[in-house]
Amino acid sequence: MILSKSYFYTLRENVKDEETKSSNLLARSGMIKKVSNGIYMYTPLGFRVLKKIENIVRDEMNKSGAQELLMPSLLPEDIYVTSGRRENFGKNMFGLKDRYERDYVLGPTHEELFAIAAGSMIHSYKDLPFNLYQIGRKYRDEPRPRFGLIRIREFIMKDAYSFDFNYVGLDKSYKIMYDTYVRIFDRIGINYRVVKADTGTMGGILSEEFQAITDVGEDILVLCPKCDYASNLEVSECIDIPKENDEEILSKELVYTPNVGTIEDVTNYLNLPASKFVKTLIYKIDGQFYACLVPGDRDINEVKLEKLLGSKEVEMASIEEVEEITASKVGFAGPIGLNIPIIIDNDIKYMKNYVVGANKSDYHYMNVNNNDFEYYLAGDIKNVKEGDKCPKCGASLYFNKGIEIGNIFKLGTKYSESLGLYYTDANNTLKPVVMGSYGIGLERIMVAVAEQSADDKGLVWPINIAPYEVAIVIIDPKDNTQLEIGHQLYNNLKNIGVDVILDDRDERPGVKFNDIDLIGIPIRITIGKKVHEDIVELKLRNGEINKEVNVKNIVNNVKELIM
RNA sequence: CGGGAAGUAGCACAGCUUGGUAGUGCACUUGGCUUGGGACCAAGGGGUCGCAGGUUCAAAUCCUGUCUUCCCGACCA
Repeated sequence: MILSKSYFYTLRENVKDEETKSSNLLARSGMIKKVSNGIYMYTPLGFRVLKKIENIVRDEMNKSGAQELLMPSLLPEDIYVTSGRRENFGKNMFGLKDRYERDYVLGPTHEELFAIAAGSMIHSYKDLPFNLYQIGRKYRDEPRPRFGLIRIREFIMKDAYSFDFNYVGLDKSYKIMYDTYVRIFDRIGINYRVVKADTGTMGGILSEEFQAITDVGEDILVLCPKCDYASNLEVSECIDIPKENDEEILSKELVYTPNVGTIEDVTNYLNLPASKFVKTLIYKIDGQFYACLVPGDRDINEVKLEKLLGSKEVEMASIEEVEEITASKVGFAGPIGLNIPIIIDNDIKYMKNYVVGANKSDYHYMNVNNNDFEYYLAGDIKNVKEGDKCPKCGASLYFNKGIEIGNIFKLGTKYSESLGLYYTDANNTLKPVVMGSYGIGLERIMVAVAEQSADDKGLVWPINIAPYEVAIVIIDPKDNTQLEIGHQLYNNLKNIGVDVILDDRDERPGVKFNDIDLIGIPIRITIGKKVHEDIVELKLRNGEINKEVNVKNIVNNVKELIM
């Protein structure tokens, strides 16, 4: 790309509608531009990054033996009605009608269609296994698109689906995809961890997420400093630890606690640590109310709660409902005298002499013990906290935010059964195909790398996904020698397959340096006055090299750096 | 969907309280000067002040409605 003749722009100031560092830098680099909330265009420079990511993904997928195909995004609604997911997705699906008033949707994910595709091929167990994938667009009408490119409504996804005739086969297919993902993300040069995750509305047996470690992101990762334990907070287990051995004080005691409804207020008022309190939260789970108890210094985990009860929908009760159930103001709920089922967190089994709400406005009970009320269920329903013990090795866990860049699922037979994808086994009986699904969000890779790899001057692309590998900056384009050598070098590098920019703009050197730094080109060659002595400068964006080189050697120097 | 903030030139903003000819910086055009880290001088061009109503002699400014964007939450593969 010769800059003086190309579509290329940068912005000197932060843009107002991009708050995250990464998306702001991408916007300022002229790589992306917001079209609407959660919808972006990719300008030539940004498109190149996306293409490079895509090529790596495609290359590794092909190497894994998967076959690429292309699915439509515009789909008849009944495909999702048949699989039972139209309702699951609900408003998250973009729906539209054709001219005959028939219902169509924009595909949010393609399990159904791949199952249909597989059906054309699969008759016998001899037809299995295989793996199909596409790199295409997905549409999701998110309640709240945010964080620049992290949660968007139209996005590019590599989605793959494996088809096996049994679970041993699924395990193998899954492992192949796992290894392929590791190769993809290693090649891209992204800092990531694999964490156990919730299977969510996708359903299935096992799900692992590939999470880029970043400062922004919607996921909280629970990590161990000593071993390889890594988990998404929503499913991270708390291990049962017996606590204090205080003597039980036999009688509970009603205390007057006027207008102190929050845990923080009560701890201050009674001058006791939050760990001596038990929070009582009223939940509406599949239409039935439950009181859920966790220690005062802990947060409840709704995903765990949902699993414990095997339920579909978990939501907090409204203020009015809470007040009706507890017959008191919000903030004074407690287990004693409540006539809905009570679920306690495992920790509470070991707690003694704690404080709970009294179901009476402005009153709490002190010195409450487990025999003061009856509970329906006990389980792990709270979030892990930083400093908790690692379930694997016992070290102190810590948290980090993450961006989910890939996700792999063992789906099992859920979709094959609902969509009628069966094969005939060796005993001539009909069996459902065993499926796995594997996704990678391409924009998320771009934004996660931008998030991880940037400094105060701008982006710092790893060379494998940089839009261009080399930028040649001509200090004074009015100096014919500089200009000529610059063009020569540009052509030489181009001819050996290097992606190269020639910055021949009639700008001050500082402008050119700052632009090249901002857009994060890994290798910079500067051609200035010293070119008259055959000297040019070679500099790496990451700061590792900054030296003068003879013009004759520069192509070889670049080759060594790239290959 | 609830809470908060913001929409004025390509970008970032001021002006609004107290109504009276649309401003600043960067970017852009022309000329000059300059070329190793976002120069300088001079002269210019560019605006339905998000949109729609209302109040008023007069609205960017006051009132009502509405749309859009960002942040927090709810929600979410």
